[in-house]
Formats: sequence, structure tokens, C-alpha cells
Amino acid sequence: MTPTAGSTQASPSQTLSRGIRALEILADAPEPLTIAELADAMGVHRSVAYRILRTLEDHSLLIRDDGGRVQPGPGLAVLARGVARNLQTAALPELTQLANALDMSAFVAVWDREDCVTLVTVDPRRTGAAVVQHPGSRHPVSAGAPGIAIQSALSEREWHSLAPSIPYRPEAAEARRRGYAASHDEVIPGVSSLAVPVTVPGGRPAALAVVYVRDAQDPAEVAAALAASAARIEAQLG
Amino acid sequence: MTPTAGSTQASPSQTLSRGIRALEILADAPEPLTIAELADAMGVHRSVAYRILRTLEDHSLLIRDDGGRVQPGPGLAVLARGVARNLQTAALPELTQLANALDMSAFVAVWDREDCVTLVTVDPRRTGAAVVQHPGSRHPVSAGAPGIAIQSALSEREWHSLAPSIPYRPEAAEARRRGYAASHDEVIPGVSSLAVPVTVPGGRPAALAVVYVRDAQDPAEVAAALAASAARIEAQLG
DNA sequence: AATTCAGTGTTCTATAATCGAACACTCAAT
DNA sequence: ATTGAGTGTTCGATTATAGAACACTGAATT
Repeated sequence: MTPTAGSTQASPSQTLSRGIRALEILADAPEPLTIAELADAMGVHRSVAYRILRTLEDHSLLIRDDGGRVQPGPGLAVLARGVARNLQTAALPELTQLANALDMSAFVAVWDREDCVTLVTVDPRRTGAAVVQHPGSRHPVSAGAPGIAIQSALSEREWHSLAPSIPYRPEAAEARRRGYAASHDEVIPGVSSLAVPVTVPGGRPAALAVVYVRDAQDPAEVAAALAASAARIEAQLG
Repeated sequence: MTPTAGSTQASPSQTLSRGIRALEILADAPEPLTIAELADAMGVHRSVAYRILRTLEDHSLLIRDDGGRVQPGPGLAVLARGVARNLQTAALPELTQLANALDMSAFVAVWDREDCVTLVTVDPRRTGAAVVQHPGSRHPVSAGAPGIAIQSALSEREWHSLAPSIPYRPEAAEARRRGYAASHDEVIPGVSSLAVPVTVPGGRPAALAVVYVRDAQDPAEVAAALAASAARIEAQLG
């Protein structure tokens, strides 16, 4: 067990933290930033930002356009390739099958502190899919079916020991009995979601889920397909 | 222009560089590493690695399993979300259409120093696709159709001014005349590829490509579909 | 049960990397 | 020509960092 429960300790590695913050700011920025803007957003002197950005650029984690503006670079995609790599190979075929059979977007999301992070997604073959879930997007674990499914994989006691500050949703107990979690209008208005828990490498709680706009199909049947896929994914992961 | 041609300067930001190297090592590692193994691979003292890894863990860029072993974390997926974000939304529908219409894996790769980095991929709906191209994978720009297509978007002189150490392939001139690049058995034995150049945000040369095992279709027709998709992607990007 | 062993996590001080101000430079726009 | 907004570089004082040595944990061993 981790004896250090509270983790908001004094953070060392100032330069590293700042570099990561720069990348986080860039990832959230809707368009490329100038170095001065980025330095301002980071709250550091421009020369500090300049030195950090140069190092990040050396590793292709950011690139600069003709005007000198800065944006996330292809090196980030290379680093992210290793995230649950086994999960990608195991889950992709299942997600593809689910998305096409159900005509819904299917994805796997893992629990990360207060959020669920979507890792792998497959949209149905029909182009112009109504609901698109992008890899890397995050939403609060306390909203949406994936979060309920993740909580349903743990007892209320386990949850409180892992995340004391996040309440345990009553829907989780219901989801555990029923075998699947459901949500409507929680994350995006008009969008519903079904999810089942799945165990991924690293022991991190995760969820296999689909999103849809109109429920033309029986939730229980869809959930059964999800559970079957989840079982196959876990079997392949060993 | 950049007056500093040579860029292999003394690299400042030691801690940041080391943190990035840790992530690079982790991304390449086939399975989780202990802190001691990672410190050894980085060539630093264990306590240094420990401090760096703690900072990375604080940002969810790496996670640790029950045994204390370290692996890439979901935060990397969040950071990578911003990589050519507009490209994702613009290219995904086109890639999906190409993959399903041609029954080939379709992807967009950008030029990054000596490599092509695959950013967005869509596999055909038929599960168990023969050739799967993972996002974040990289291969030398001097091998494969995407590299040829990228070179074909530049004159030999432009190429040499941008990348003096990488030879300009003779196939690039042919690809420019013909309008598309082709390769066989270059990256993976038995696998062929067709590619056309495409301009992505940031002004980085890139390629839109498909890979396949047996060529049941006329390359020129496939290339025409690629070119049409590339034009639509560029139009949507503005 | 005592003992190794491999590993994690913490503390400390000399050292070396970093900070931030001031300056030189480029390139549009006025 | 002149402003202005931005990038890129230099340099001394400051401070974060490196790395050794140590404490701790748990599992395998005798």
C-alpha cells in the first residue's frame, strides 16, 4: 500500500513540471500560441519558457510553424503509443465489431484521479457519425456511464480508500447487480451511454462503453454484447 | 529563416530532458519496468530517477502497478490529443471512407526529422485486418511510400536545405510526375503502400496513405481516391 | 525464526544547473 | 525612417538538483 495518502506534496523537479505544464497548456489551446503567450500562461519569464520550449522541440514534443508559433508535436503521439499498448491490440477488433454491429461509437476509458480518460475509440463505419469520442478526451469520473461502471467494479469501501474526495454514486450498486451501467444526458445533452467494467494491464479500473443518441435497441442486449467483448478482451490480455 | 543550422547544441534543461527520455524508454519498453531498471537505462542514479518519476506520476504521465513497476500513463493520451487536432476531425471521416471503400488500412503520417510518424489511422471494418498501422508508430522517412510522397511535395533543393543528411529518393521525382507514390516490401515484407502528399496545419509535410497485402485494384484508381480525399481534407482545414 | 536480498523511499550538502534581467536582432506595420 | 512586437542570446546570483548514504519493506532462502 502507499503510506503517503495525500499526494499534493511539494513537487520537486521544477523544470520538468514546467515543461509538462507547457505541454498541457498547448494541448488545451485551440490554436498555436506564441512563446510570449505561453510564457504568460505558465507564469514564467520569457527566457525560461524559451529554454524549456527548445528542449521540448529537440524531442519533437512540439513544433513551430512559420510564424514561430508553437503547437503539440508528433513526438507526443510516439510517447502515447505505449499507453496500454496491449490494450490497443486486444480492444481494437472488439471495438470495431461492436461499433459496426450496434452502429454506435465504442471506446475504452480508464480511471485517472477525478477523470475518465478515453484511450481507444472506434466510430461506426457510417461516416458523419453522430457522436464522436476522441482519444485523449477526459470527463469527470462522477458523470457518465463509464464512471459508474468503474465504481461498480469496486466496493464502496474500496472506492473510499482509493478516492476519498469523490463520492460513490448510488447507481454503481445498481449497476453491479444489473451487470452494466447506463447514463442519459450526463456528459453531453441528448447523448446516452452504456458501459461495463473491464480490467486492463496495470490493474487500473477501466470501462468498455458505447455512446448513442437514440436508443433503438434494448439496453440489456447491448450490455450483453459489451460484457462478452469485455470478457474476450480480458482473456486476450491474460 | 533559422540562422542556427546545426541544432545539436549543448542541451540545457537537464531534468526536463531526462524526464522525456524516461518517457521515451517507457514507450519503447515491451512491458513495465522497475525504477531501478529505468534508472539504469537512463544512466542516472536511482534517487534521480525516483524524483523524476514521481513528478511524471503527479501528472499522470506514468502509472505504477501493484509491484511498483512503471508504465506509460493516461496523461500522455491527453497531451497527444492536441497533436494536429484539426487534422483528426478533418481526416477521420475521409480515412474511414477510404478504408471501407478500398478494404485497406488508411492513415496520415507526418515528417519528423528522420522519420515518418503515423498520427491517425483507420482500419477497414473487416475485423482481423491483415495490416494494422498503429498511431504513434514511426518508420524511416527513407523507406516506404509516405516518405516518397513527402519528398515529392518538395523540390530536391528544398529537401536538401531542410534535411541535408537524408538523401532525396529518385522515386520522388517520378511520384511528383505521376501524382502518387508507391512502395512494395520496403517497410514490412509483403506489404505494399500507396501515398499522396497532403498539407496539414503547422506547414509540416505529410502524407495520406493506404497499405495492403495483395493489389487487387488498379493503383492509379486507388491513388485518385487518395488524392480526392487529400483535397477534401485540405479544403476543410482551410 | 533468523537472514539474506532486491527493491523502494528519504534525507542531506556540495555542486552545477537554472533563473531572470538586460541586450541584440528580425521583420512588419505605421 | 521609426515604432513595435516578437524572437534569440548572454551573464552573474541564486537555488534547485545530483548523488551518496541510510532506513524501510516484503519475499525468498537457509
